[in-house]
Amino acid sequence: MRWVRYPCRLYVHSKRIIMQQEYRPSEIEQSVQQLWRDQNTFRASEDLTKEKYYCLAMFPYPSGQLHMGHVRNYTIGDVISRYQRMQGKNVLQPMGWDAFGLPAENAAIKNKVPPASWTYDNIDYMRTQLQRLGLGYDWERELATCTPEYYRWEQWLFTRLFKKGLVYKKTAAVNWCPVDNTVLANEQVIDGCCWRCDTPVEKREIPQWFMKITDYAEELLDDLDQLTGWPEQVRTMQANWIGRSEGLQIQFGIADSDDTLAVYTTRPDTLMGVSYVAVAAEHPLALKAAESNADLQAFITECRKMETSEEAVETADKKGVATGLMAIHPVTGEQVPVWAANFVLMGYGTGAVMSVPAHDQRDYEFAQKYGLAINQVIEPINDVNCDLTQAAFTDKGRLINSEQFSDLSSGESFDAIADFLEKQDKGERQVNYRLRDWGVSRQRYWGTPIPIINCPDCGAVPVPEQDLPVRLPEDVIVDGSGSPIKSMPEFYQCACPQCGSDAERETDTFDTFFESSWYYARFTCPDNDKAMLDERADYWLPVDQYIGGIEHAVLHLLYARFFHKLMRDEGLVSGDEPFKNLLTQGMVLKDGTKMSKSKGNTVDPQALIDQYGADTARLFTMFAAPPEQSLEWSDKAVEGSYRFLNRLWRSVQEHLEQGNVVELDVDNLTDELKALRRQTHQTIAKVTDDIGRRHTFNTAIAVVMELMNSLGKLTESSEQARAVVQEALEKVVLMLSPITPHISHQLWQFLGHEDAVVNVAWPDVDETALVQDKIELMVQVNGKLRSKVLVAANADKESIELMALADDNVKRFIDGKEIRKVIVVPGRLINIVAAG
RNA sequence: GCCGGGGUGGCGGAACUGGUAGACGCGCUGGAUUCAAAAUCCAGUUACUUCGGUAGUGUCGGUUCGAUUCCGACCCUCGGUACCA
Repeated sequence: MRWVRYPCRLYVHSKRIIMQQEYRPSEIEQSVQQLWRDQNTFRASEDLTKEKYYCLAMFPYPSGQLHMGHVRNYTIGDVISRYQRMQGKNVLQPMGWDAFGLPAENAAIKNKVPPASWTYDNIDYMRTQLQRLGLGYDWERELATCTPEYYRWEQWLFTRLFKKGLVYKKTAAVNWCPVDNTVLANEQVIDGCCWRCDTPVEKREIPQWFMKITDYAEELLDDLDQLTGWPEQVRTMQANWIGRSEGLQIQFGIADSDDTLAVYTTRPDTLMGVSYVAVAAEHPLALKAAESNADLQAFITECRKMETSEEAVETADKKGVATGLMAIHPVTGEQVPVWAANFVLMGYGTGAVMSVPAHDQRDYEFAQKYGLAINQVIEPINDVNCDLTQAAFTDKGRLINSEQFSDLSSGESFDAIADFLEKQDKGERQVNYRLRDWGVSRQRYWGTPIPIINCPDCGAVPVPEQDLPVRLPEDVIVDGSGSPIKSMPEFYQCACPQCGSDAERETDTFDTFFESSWYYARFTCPDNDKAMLDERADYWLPVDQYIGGIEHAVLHLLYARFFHKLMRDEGLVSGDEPFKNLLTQGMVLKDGTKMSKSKGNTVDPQALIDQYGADTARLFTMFAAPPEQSLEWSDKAVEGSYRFLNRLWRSVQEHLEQGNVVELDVDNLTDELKALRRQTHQTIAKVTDDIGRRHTFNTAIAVVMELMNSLGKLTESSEQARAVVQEALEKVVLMLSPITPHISHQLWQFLGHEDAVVNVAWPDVDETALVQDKIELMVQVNGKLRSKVLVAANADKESIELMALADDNVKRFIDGKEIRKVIVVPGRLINIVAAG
């Protein structure tokens, strides 16, 4: 059905036609979406005359179908984009696909479909779902990260970084399933066993590529201060993740040996309390000692069964075995035992820690368990409780039992001990980061091939620029026994670019965080086949508003920030940070828990859209909760949103049925009309703030609903009443248009406008409509609400006090009491403090 | 374990800067309309109450004239924890 436009003066004549229109979302939505397509409404191009606004929601993994989390994420982005567009900005809102990843390989094994075709099919279906939601994307910029047109540029960047020395190879542990002969992701390890065959997983050390993100640790930390548009909690999490600390690296000698053992500590004040040193099971000293120590060898073997995740390591029972080696204390020269322990990791720091049971809770528990000495060297300064028979004392304090350092405070002792050790060449001050270099190698098929050629003579050689991209073969069979390209000579056999001799390509692929770390930049120029980025990146970047799940607070957002700095240092982008403002949305829950297939509590957005239309789906997800909180799904509340749109539709119809609307005469309104008009403009003010600044779409919708409720209660039916109603309805339609763009488009035309609502400016507040002569104040006695008084808006404090004290109900509560104080909060309340 | 959130009626949530706790919606109850139902519309809806009030925002304690809001301790729950994305 085609919708006809109804110019204002034709209301009376078109009355019958309008009366017959019922709200039919699917018809309206399809025709409006067609109009947007026909007019290229959301195509974005660089326009120096307008302020740009780049709004980006985290692109989805093409899992097969949209879930409610996507609906929420993309609706938030679309509402902000449409709002900014109405504010006159030149808006870019792109969409693409984070298309490499593990699920495609799992699906391939299960369904015997190559990951590529599975992925492309999913993309095709999910694209239609996004379009059906009415999201205003510039589809000409669509990209999928699994295409060589995309990944060739990250391969190119990687080779540049290789030449700069920002990537390197070292061995690192992976989860290994000895039965499936394959590397497992952490999520594929359930209770220490392979998720497919239930075999206990082993740790295996293999050579892998790393990016030197630690070279940027300091900048990544410092620049968090620039990110004032980010939630504080995300900045805090990133700062804690980077984990800068100042401490001492200390060298312990090993008795009867030339070996030394380096440890890092942030608490050198506790140095004199060291009662043992713990090393990782894989530490060279432990391995050497194990050659003549069966117990130790057994322990090392046992540690190999441990999972690699930090969570598993930290929550596992703390275990250890004495290596038989003795470490020499760098100050006293005394010998302390060296233990191998399962909570010390080889891949983190020096692989060894000094242990001070008296002043570290983990060391304390370990010492209790194995009967190791607990030597107190710090005593509390204040009245802090310190009972070493119960727990470690971990506060700072004053040093005791510490020879020449005794009586110093923890703070003073830092420098004293550091100076002492530095002079003796047994230690040095060091700034440490918790952040570790980014391991980017994956032993998987469905990812970007790492553009390196391993030559027996030249070593690792980057693929020359003219040979890029290294294409991933797509016509393969994935059977779960490892990556197919690892057994594909036509892929890996090649000639060394340097010496021409026979060589082999890397068959590992990149971590998929690699692709998602720079897509925001590629959206500015996705069609460039000559360069990674061009001058359009300068126009659009940084992203003005980035929107995505809180689960990405650390990893994805940190890697993307890192990539931005890498690209900046390559001269590809300007500016230090990629995302100016960040909105982290909460999850969509059902019955208080995350929706998942295994729990059988998923809601299919498609069914929702089919039944109620995209506008209802959008309205519900925006109304049910503020974006940062988790959203509890409710079928009933969806119906409520649908009912509201029906009420709105009918209100407009009923208004139009009453015929022509005269011009509004704002100076000659009755009190009732003035009040309604004031509410209209108060609503505009609040909705503007709620959408534009606070992003609390739920309260914006609530206040619009209140206005509609007031409209329904209007008793007057004069010509001016109709004019006030017309104004209110027009503003309501405009204010809702970012949220429910289809119905708003239609109603805007019903209300007599030629322009598509998507091109109309956001409404302004008429300040004169807000003026109020009387206001209501709350009256409290001793902080409890006792009455309300109506006072002139400009009344002075004294007259307000008098009025409050004269109030009958107030008198009842202050009768016979002494009035100590009267607090007047202008425009809000009066609190009378009475006693006796 | 560690880091970061959250906890308010029967339910989702509101209260933005320490100032009316429960806006708005759902549900429920009653009424109108209907032959009847659905839909729709109207009214009520934190609990207790001697109808004056009293209590109440996870628990316990503190600051304040006044605390959902600030501080301390604790409980529960969710996200992340470097190979899910």
